[in-house]
Amino acid sequence: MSESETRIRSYGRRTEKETADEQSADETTRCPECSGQLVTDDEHGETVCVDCGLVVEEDAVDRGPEWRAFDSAERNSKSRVGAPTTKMMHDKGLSTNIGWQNRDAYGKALSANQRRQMQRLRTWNERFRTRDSKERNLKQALGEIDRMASALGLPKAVRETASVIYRRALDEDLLPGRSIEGVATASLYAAARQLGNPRSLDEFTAVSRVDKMEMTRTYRYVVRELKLEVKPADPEQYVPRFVSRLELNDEVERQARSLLRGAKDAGITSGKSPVGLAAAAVYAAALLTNQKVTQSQVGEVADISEVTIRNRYKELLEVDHDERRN
DNA sequence: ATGGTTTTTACTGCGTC
DNA sequence: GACGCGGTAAAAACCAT
Repeated sequence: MSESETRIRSYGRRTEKETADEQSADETTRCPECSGQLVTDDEHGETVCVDCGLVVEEDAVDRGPEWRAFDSAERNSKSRVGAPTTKMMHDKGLSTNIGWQNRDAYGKALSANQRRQMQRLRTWNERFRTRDSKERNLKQALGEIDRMASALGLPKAVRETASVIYRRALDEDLLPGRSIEGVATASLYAAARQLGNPRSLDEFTAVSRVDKMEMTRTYRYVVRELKLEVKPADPEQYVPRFVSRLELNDEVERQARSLLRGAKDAGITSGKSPVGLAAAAVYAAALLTNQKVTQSQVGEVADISEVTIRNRYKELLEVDHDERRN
C-alpha cells in the first residue's frame, strides 16, 4: 500500500491500530524516559508514552495563522478561530456545505433513494444558508442604521424608510462588492432626504464608518439601481436646526425662510449647495432682525465656509431688496 | 478624462471695541 | 491687538459629459 493511499484511507477513519502502527514505524518517537512507544492522543492534543504515561508533548494543537474578519473595520484583527475566510462568498465560506459526490463517509456509492434525499438536502441547505446570511446581514445593517440615525437625531420614520431601502438593496443583490456599512449609510441618507429631514454629507461622514467617497459612490449606485426618487434637498429644511443650534428665535427662522423663497423665485439657488444657502439665509435673517451671530458661528454649525456664507447672503439680500421695490 | 461651476483655503485690508 | 467682516486669487471638490 502506497503512502498516499494510506493517508486517504486514514483520513476517513483512523483506527487505534493504524495510529499505533504509524507511531511505531517512526524510530525517533520514543519515550525519553523508558523508551516505550509513544502515541498521539488527538482528543487531548498530547503525545503520550504507552508504557509510563509520560506526556511528551502537550498542547500539540495547530496554532497556525489566525484568521477572521467580522467586518471591514476589524479586517486586520486576528483571532484563533476557524478556517481562512474569503470575501468571495457572502458568508465568508464559514457555513456548512454538503458534498456533491454521491458517496457516504466510507466512500460507498449511495442508492438511488439516498441520492434523491441528498439532493433535497443540498437544495434546502443552500436555501437556508443564503436566507440566514441575509438575515445576519440585515441585522448588522439595521443596527448600523439605528446607530447613525440616533447620532444624527433622525426620527423613527426615517429609520424605517432607511431599513426598507436597505432591504430592497439586499433583495436586488446590490450588496456584493459593497460594504454593509456603505449601503446602510447610503440608505439612511436617501431616507432622510426623501422624508424632508436631510442631513449633509459631512454630517453623515462624521458618524458613518465609511468615508465620503465610498458613501457618495454607494449612494448614487443605490439610488440608480433602486430608481429611488430623491429630490434635491430644500434649503429651508436645514433652517430650523441651524436656528436652534445658534439659539436664535422664531423670527429669524421665518425671515430666513422668506429669504430663501425669494431666492428660489429669483432663480439664483440652482446649482448652489442647499446647506450654504440655508446658512446664509440664517445669517442674513439674524442681521435683519438685529440678532448677533457671526459668520463663523453660522459656518460652524452649518459646516460651511465663511466665504460661501458671504457670497450667498449678499445675493439673498439683493433679491430681497429688489422684491421690496416691486 | 475633461471642462465648467461651486466651494474652500489662505491672505489682506479696514473698521471697531 | 483681537475680532468681525469684506474681498480676491488660486486650489480643491464637484458634476455632467
